[in-house]
Amino acid sequence: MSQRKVSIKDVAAHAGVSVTTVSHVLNEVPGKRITESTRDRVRRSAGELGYAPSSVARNLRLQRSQMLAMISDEIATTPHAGRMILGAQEAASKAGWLLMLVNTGFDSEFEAAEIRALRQRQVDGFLYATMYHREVVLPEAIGDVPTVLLDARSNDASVPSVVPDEVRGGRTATEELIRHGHTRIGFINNIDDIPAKRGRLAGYRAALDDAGLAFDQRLVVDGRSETEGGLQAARKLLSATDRPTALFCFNDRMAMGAYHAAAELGLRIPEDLSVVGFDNQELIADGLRPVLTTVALPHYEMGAWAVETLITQIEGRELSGPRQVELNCPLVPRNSVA
Amino acid sequence: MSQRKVSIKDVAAHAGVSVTTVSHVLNEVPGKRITESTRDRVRRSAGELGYAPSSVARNLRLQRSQMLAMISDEIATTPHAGRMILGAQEAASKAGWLLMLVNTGFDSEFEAAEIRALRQRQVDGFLYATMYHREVVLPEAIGDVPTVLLDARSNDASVPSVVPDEVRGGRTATEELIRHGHTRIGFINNIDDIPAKRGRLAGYRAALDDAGLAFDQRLVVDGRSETEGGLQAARKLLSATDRPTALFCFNDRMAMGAYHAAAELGLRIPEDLSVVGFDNQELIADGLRPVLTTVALPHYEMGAWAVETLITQIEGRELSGPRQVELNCPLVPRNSVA
DNA sequence: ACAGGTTGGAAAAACGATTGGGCAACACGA
DNA sequence: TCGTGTTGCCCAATCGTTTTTCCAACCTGT
Repeated sequence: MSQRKVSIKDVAAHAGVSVTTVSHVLNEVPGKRITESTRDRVRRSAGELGYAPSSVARNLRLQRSQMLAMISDEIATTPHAGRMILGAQEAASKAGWLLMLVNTGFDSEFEAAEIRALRQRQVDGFLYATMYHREVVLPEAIGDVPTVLLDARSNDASVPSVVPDEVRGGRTATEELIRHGHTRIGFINNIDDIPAKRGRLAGYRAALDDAGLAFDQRLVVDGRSETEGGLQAARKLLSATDRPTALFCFNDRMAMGAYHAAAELGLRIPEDLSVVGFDNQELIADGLRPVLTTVALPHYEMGAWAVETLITQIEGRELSGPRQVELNCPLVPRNSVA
Repeated sequence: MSQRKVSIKDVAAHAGVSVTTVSHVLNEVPGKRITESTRDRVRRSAGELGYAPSSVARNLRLQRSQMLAMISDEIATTPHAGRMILGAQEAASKAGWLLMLVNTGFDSEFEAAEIRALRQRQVDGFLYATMYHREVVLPEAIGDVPTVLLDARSNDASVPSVVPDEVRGGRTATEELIRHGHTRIGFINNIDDIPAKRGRLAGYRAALDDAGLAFDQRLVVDGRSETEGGLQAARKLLSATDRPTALFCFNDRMAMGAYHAAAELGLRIPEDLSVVGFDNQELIADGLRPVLTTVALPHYEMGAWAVETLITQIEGRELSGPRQVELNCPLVPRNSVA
């Protein structure tokens, strides 16, 4: 390729005008009186020389970088995270922005150092993301740089945030089971006290209420949010007399545990037992037999929303919608419910 | 925080010296004669004012950015990808570099546009990554920007690349089964003609050879690299007379299918059938019962190697090792082999 | 012919760093 | 006292843009 990059000066020389004019023409600065013939000459020169303006120079002049950084605890290693990153990525790229990624690994000293490094590079805004929906406090180092929370919420209501609508998600899952005629529906919940746990339980209860079904405390069992936790909880629920005919599981991993329990007890899914998961981890949901009906987390949409919101905020435009949004978790029907 | 960022000028004024001196002191430029007392004054001023040099300005001056970009087809959505990104990330950050991420979604026009955008931003080097090990040709748009291939290999041997050692991985998996006394070992391979397919088969054969076991074509069955493909292939292998007592599966998803087949046929794992997977997808391997013995892809290490290699290349230092490396895939023993 | 308005474009100052060259001030030997 | 080094620091150019200000030339009406 070319030895030295072609700069605006080269274009100006080639077109026989000043750099000022080149800049005005190429940026289509409104209110500038430049004849069409000159404009044409400039554009042709730029094209012939393969001119591409240096963002570095522009950023220096404009004191901004058109760069966003996503700071996350450990996010890049989970499959959900991928969707979130992708959503953010594509939204950024669509708007002509670039997105950086930084993992902090829960090390707040390292986190602060990385944030400082990013601020040196004039990053215009931060996406502060967590691996799963939780409450956070923004690190000091962010200072006054615009920030949006992703899959997290802060007690400071002024910073925009986007999280899944856990309550509605729990309701959606439960309603799917009720719709199929189930009246004794077990709920295998997470043992950790996080928003997802509380929200999904609330949704579960709300759906039961709406259907006129009584809430039965014995039908909800907590477990560690892994296959093993689901397995144990399901064992307990399914070996009781008057066992539930359907299970709503906190996540797909736990649902996988429920499958194992059902197999142990000789229960067929979905004939003898219906199961609904949560998360839509395709690796699991499509791998189980029968394939697992579940509820999807809107990670892609959350990533996109966060970036769009962040950009409007940076550009000083007013945020139109609410600052703290909850996105819907849609049902993904497969074959584990009957 | 501060209203306007503090620049080198502010430090110079505060310390009563020129910006030149500040730059020299702070960058510890060798061969500059500046008294210790002046140095001290400068450093104290910088500290008091909370000065952080603007990378944008420095980059403009030095015509480089200390930024790397990872271009990948669809990588961010798979869990493997996460490890690869993390490895690259941490290596970059350790060396004081920043890493950008770009997904192209197999759209080569979009890819070219993104690459141009990144070059405008003076990105110093590219990591060209693929979701799974395959052969690629480098896009034109990259031009003469230093590049390293990640989980991919090009026919152009001059561009450094790092991929998993598929042959040795296949051998490792097979040897684990041989070590447990198995002599009839089925191999469920991928149906797509990719390096992983050929490599793992070669490893499988080599291990058999070394153990003095004859290769039996009927013991290897190809399938689509998903649960369903594994299920069907396993059905075929396991329902044959003189069925294999152990299965080496192309990946963990297919191994999951093999579990389903075993369950259908009433075969217990590992008592009646041993299974080894590939990929170490923890979602699956830890979710199955019994937990799945598998072979891990060295994604983290690959990411780190690629970044380190890219940086040494950019800095013009000579690459010490070979330019095209294959990293080992270690065995991750769990409970599916007996 | 001349004031006053419009048109089309250029000069130059930023933005915040790095760096080659230069220049006083002092020391020292002859 | 002069010449020659050495020390310690600063000037100014430079990277590639954007943007404010300014100006010459042309037009128009009287």
